[in-house]
Parts: sequence; structure tokens; C-alpha cells
Amino acid sequence: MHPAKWTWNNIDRMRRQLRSMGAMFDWDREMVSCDPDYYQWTEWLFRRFFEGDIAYRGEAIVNWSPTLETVLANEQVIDGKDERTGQPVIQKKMKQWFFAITDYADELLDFSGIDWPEPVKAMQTNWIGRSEGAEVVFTTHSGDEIPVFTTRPDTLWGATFMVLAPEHPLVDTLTDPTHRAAVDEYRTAAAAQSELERMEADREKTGVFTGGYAINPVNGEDIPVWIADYVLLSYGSGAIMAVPAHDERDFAFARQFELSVVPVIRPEGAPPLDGATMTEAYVGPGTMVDSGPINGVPTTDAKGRANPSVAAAIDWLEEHDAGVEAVNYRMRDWLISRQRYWGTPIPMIYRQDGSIEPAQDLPVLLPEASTFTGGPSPLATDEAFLATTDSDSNPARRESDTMDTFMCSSWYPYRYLSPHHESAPFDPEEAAYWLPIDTYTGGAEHATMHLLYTRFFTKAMRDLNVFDDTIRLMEEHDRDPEGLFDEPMMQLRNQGQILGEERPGDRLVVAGAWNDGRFVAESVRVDDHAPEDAAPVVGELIRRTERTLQVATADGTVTVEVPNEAEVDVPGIDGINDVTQLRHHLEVQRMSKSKGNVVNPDELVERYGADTVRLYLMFAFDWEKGGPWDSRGIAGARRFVDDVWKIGTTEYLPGDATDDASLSLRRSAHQTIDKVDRDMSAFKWNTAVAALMTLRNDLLEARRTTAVSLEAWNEAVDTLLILLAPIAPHITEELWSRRGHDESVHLHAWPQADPDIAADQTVTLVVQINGKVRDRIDVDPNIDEDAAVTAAMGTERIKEWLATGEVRKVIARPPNLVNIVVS
RNA sequence: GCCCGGGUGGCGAAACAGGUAGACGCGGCGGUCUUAAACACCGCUGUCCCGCAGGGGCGUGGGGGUUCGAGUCCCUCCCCGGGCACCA
Repeated sequence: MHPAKWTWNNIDRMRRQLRSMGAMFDWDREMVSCDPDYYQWTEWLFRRFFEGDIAYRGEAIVNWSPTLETVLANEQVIDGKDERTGQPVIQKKMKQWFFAITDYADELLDFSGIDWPEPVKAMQTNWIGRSEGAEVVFTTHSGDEIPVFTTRPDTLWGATFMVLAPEHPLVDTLTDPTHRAAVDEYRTAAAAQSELERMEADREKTGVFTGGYAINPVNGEDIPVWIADYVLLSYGSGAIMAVPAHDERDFAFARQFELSVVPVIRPEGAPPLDGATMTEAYVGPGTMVDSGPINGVPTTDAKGRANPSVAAAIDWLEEHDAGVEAVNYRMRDWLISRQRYWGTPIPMIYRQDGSIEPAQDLPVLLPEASTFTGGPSPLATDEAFLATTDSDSNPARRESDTMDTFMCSSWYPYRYLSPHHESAPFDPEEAAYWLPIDTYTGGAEHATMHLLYTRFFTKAMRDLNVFDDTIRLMEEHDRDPEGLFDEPMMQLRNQGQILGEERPGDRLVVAGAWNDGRFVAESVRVDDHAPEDAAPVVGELIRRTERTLQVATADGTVTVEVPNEAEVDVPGIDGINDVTQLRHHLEVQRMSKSKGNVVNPDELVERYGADTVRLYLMFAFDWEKGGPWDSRGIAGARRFVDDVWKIGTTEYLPGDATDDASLSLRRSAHQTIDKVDRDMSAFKWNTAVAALMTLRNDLLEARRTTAVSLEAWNEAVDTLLILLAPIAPHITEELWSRRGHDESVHLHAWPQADPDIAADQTVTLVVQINGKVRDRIDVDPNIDEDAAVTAAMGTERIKEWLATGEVRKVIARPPNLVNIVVS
């Protein structure tokens, strides 16, 4: 199917689903990022990034997914596998387009001024991976310089060898003829390995000696240079100084190849380390020894200059021109080229002279493509698309790669401001009013992709003056723009995920015979109550693949083969049964089609109604946490909706109304307003619904006793409907109108709690003896300390407790608590 | 290994600021209604012990501490979820 058709179909289905759930969006602001109306501005931003030196073309070793036939960003590779298909990714050297996100690394590490969840901040910080240390230059005997990044320049005096990544460009010149064969062989082997294999934990260290030597700049000593795959070309300079005495990896390598180990840290209050007999690297604090100028300097667990020994070493290196203080990041620049058809074209042109220039004729439209072979992108061979002219009217070629889809989502909030604005990505008037985003919600799985990219985009757009008109307009409207364009979203909240429901599998009774470790079935019968010994194999069905069953029996899991001719009997299902009708055990885990544990929202809405489904989703989970679906729990939500209907349609007639009962209902209503207010602003939807259920309970009781006035009844019912409106929009609107209100419940002013009405008339005062609750009494909320103590000491039960000893101390916290210490 | 979350009844979960643990709901039990089942309605429901009753002991992953008082604060350990990881 053509991706355009597929995409638009999905959008239609999603739109229908959202509408049926009663989602309240401003549909006038809808836009679609694969529509040229939108992506022309993505291209425009790319061109702006190119002109501002944020987008650049560079050669790098990239993650290539053979399955998808495209490169992937580092963020899209998990454990060496493509995060979408789970297939291994290989390394390939290619010229691609990058965004200089690393220029913003330090700013991206600063989260001051934004209210984001701790885990997301931690993930981004982790991802960026800033480390402080020094860059030190080692010189080889042939005169080549090898810069090395280290976080521990203080241990330079203990460096006994160097290691380069196998792909390091200097390996060739360094390698001595007598070592050439071994080095070449090792490099070939390393290249053939996937990233996945290289990352396997606890592998034995491998490597070979190049035969070359470098000079340690701090003491002029010659140290051998090795190559090994535990050094990665993509981190730092692709070369390290190895200090085996104080680094676990270097230590393992040194022992493997019998290289010397020289300790330069003496642990606090312990004898000096002996390089020959150490069994593991020492990475703790102590005092520097055998380290020339920094001898005797204390070393701590602190990072960077905060560690005195590191500070001393950096100072010495800088004074002697042997190195400089340096910061290194784990994060790489963002690779945005994709070899795919379905994406935003990269609006660049290759001139005949080999230079590159941006396309001036935006938008560069994605041509209609007729064939999708699943092979290389049709753009790469589409002559009509590729052929163009440059700014001097000479024939030129278009870039055939498209952009990573995260490009589109990195700036879409700005397009929402004015999706049809024609002269810029967004209307600065709208931006001056709305920006920045107050609250944004989404899953934490976007932490190092969408959310990090979006922060980067905003900062880059700010620096490229994209917000200048907006800033000018803000000032005209007396709004201070200072700091408003440093971050896209002021508050972020992550919603949890609804997981699949746990379900027991059928209990199977299998007759048949053992054959080569497997059990071959003659018959399979479902029987929930079969005893263990009813057949050779009896137990719960855990998993089924084709005609192979995993059955959990009393003696462990048994693999059962069910031949075609075997008889299958499922009592609940008529006719001739088949293995596919057996129900297997479902664990609590993410919903997915392949696991068969998906709860379809359309079906739920069909069965229970949109209001019930919304209410249940809000009520049953901590919104930020999520959890397993419970198909029974939704009944409670439905009961609540039914009760609200009953309450809303009741023609209430007061019976023996009392002031007490009326005030009590009013108090409940006003306390509910207060609670719902607080809970909703804290994303505590579950407790907001609980508060509304409590008000429902009070209303049902009032309806039974008819002891409240009509005014109190009406106030409480209206309050319930307004507070419930955001969660159950349909039923509240209908009841609101039936109760004779003209305007929409959704437009009605949010109620205000009256503190005088909400105030409790009496509170329960807890009386403790030695911290244990021994009695409770009702008291006036304004009771003073003396009165509270007197009342507490006066109850019969407390008197008995007081008789057991002498009062040592009385702590009073009126009106809630009096604690009497008796011994 | 490092960094974040988290661990509370049979289950989903509450508990503002160190002060009544378990709100609200599910499930379960008992009852009313019904020929019956379902629905609905009423009541009970942390756990153990004594009991005719009033009660009492224990209880927020384990252990220790601070405090008149700890789910909440401190130390330590265990377990679960997520992220990063031969990152120099």
C-alpha cells in the first residue's frame, strides 16, 4: 500500500477514535506533518539550520539497519538493535546530514526553570553523558600526535601503555612491519563483528600490539601502543592512555597480556599497592605517589576539578603545554538523513562543481511514487525529482535522502499556533500570546528522542532569530519575553502505560505418549477441575506456538506436540475444536497485537459508553504510573455513571428536611470542590474521581432520607455535574440541560469552594497513651490546648489507662491529637 | 556496575506539612427482592487472639536509629520496574 494512503487512513481512524472518546481538541488547529502545508516549513527550518551552521554534511560511522535499508540515529538503536524491528544494526561509514546538537550539550543539561519529571531529566543527563577531565597529547616515535581524553589526568604517571580503537586512523603508520599481519587480522575481525557482539558483557579482553611506541608527556617514558576493541572510535578521540592500576578495564587487559601495572595512588590508612600482586584495580580515594610534581596530593571520589589530584594534574599539564582541561560528551551529533521515500525531502542541491547549496524553491515536494519494492528509496532513481538547476541556472542534482521523522515532531507545537499561516512557520501574534507551552504530557520513552530534540530545536530556533518577531510583539503587548524561548515546555508530566490484563490459561488434560523428551498428544481436553493424575500431563497452558504447547504441570513445564489427528476438546466451544481455541496464560505486560492482550478502546466505548471508559481510565490508575487493565473494575465506573444519571434525573422532594442534614450535604459539596481542584492540578485524577464518588454517596443518602432542603440538593447536584464534566462530558451535558440550564455545562464557571461552608463542625480528637490510639472524641475544631487536654483526660477509657501509671508528659496538638505519656 | 522510580489488605489504590494507616473502587461474605439466575438495594470485610460483651496483640519489603509519636525523616540490606553501560 502507498504510505500516503496508509498514513491518511490511520489519521482518519485515530480522529474517529478520539472523537468517540469525547476528546476535546480545538480541531481548527489540526495539522498533518506529512502534508506539504506542514513539511514545507520543516524544510524551511532545515535551510535555516544549514545557513546557521547547525545542519552540516559529515562523514561518520553510522548505524545501518539492513532490514529497513536506512541509517538510524544513535537514539533509535537499543542494545545494538533497531528499536522498531529489533533486528541487528551494522556499522557503515557514510556521508550524511547531521545537526550539531552537541553544541547545545551544556545548555541541555540545565533544567533550571522547568518543571519536568526527575526520571526524564536523569535520562537526558545520562544520555548526554558529560565527563570532565583533560586532553593529553602523546607523541609517537614517528612524530604523530595522539590526543587522548581522560577523566583521570592525575594518574598519568601510572600510564603503562596506550590502546587505540582498531579503526583509528593512526594504526597504519604506527604498526611495525613485524606486527603488520597480526594487526591487519585483528582489524578485519573487529570490523566483521556487529556492535552487538562487541558490547557483550564480561567478554575476555582481546587486542594486539602494534609494535609502535608513544612518549608519555609527563615523564618522557616510552609506552607500547596496542589496539583493542574495548576502545571505541566513537567516544573521545578513539584512543586511551591505560592506567591498569586504577582502571578495571585496563587492569583486565594488562593481566591478559602481561603488561606492567604501576600504582600511583596509595589508599588511605593502608599499605602501598604492589603492581605485581594486585588482584583488581584500585579506584578509591587516597594519596598520589610516584607521580612527580603531584606527589602527596590527596585524591577523592569527586569528579573533575573537584578532586584535588585532578585539579593539580590539569594545572601542571597546562603549565607545561602537555595538555588542557577538557570536557567530553557521550552524545553525538544528531544524524537526520534517512534513505527512505516517505519523509520530508532534505532541501539541498549538489552543484556540478561538487559544492552544496540549499534549494531556493521551497517546498521541495515529494513526488508521487508508484512502486514500492521494499528496496532502496524510489527517490534515489527518480530522474524527474533529482534533476534540477542551481542558483546559477546550471544543471544540478537534488539530495535524495529524506529527514528523520523526529524532525517533524521537534517543532510541531509551534505549527499548532497557526496551522494555516502562509508566510512563516507560525504566526508571531499567536506565538506572543501562547508561548511557551505551559503543560505537555507524553510517555517517558520519548526522553532521549522527541523531548530532547524538541528542547534542542527551540534553543536553535532562538539562536537563529526565528522568534524575533514574536519577541517584538510580546514587548508591544507588555509581556516580558526574557527567557521564554530557552525551553519549549515549562511543565512536563509522563502518563503511565496501561498494561495487558493477566489471564490464567486453560487447564489441560493431555493423553498421549512420551517421545524423545516431548509429549505427543493423542487427545487434549480442557477441564478446570481435573486432578493432577487424570492423565500423564495435566496443567495450565502457558504458551502455544503453532501446534506446540507449553504446559505447566506439578513437575515443571512440559512441551506437548499436538499432531493434526489428535483430538481437541474445549467444552465451552461447540463443534469440532482445534488447538487455536485453547486459551494460554497472559502475563501482565505491554499491550501488543502479537501477544493478543490488546483491549480495544472502540469495543469498550461500544459496550460501556465513552464516559464510563474515560472515568475508569482516570480512576483505576495513578495516571503517572499506569498498570494492568482490570476488566471487572470497569463495572464500578459504570455503576457510578448510572448513579449520576439517577441523581441528575431525580425530581427531588424534601421530606422532613433538617438544617443539620442540609448543611452536611452542602459541606460535602464544598469539600469536594476543594479536593477536586487540588487533585486535578496535581494530575491526581484517581483521587478527584474518588472525591466525586463520595459526593455521589452523600447524594444517594440524601435522596433516600429526603432530609435535605431543595436548595442544598440542587447545589450539590449542580456541583457534581460541573466537577464531573471534564471527565464524563456527555452525561453531564445531557443532565445539565435536562435540569433546565441553557448554556453548556462545559462553558459554566468552575465552582468556588466557600471555606465557611466547607469547614468541619466537629473533628475527631485522637487520644493516645504512649503513642497508641486509646480513644477518640468529637470536639470543636477551634478547641484550645487546655480544653483539649481536659477533654482527653476525662473519658472513661482514658481514666482507666491513666490509673496504670504516672503521667510524665502531655503533648497536645489541638484539635486532632492529645498524646499522654504514662509510665 | 552506575543513575532514576517503586515495594501499603485478596486486587487497583488513598494518606496535605512527622499526628486516626487502608479514603474511593473491585472482589468476597451475609441479607432483601426474585420460581431461579442476573441486575438492584442494605450490611460486613487488614490480620491474629480472648470473648457474652467492653477489648487486646500484630501490621505499610527486612533490620537498626531519631522522636512523645514514623508508611512519611536518617542508616543499612533485599526485591521489582525503567534508563545507561568496555564511555576512558
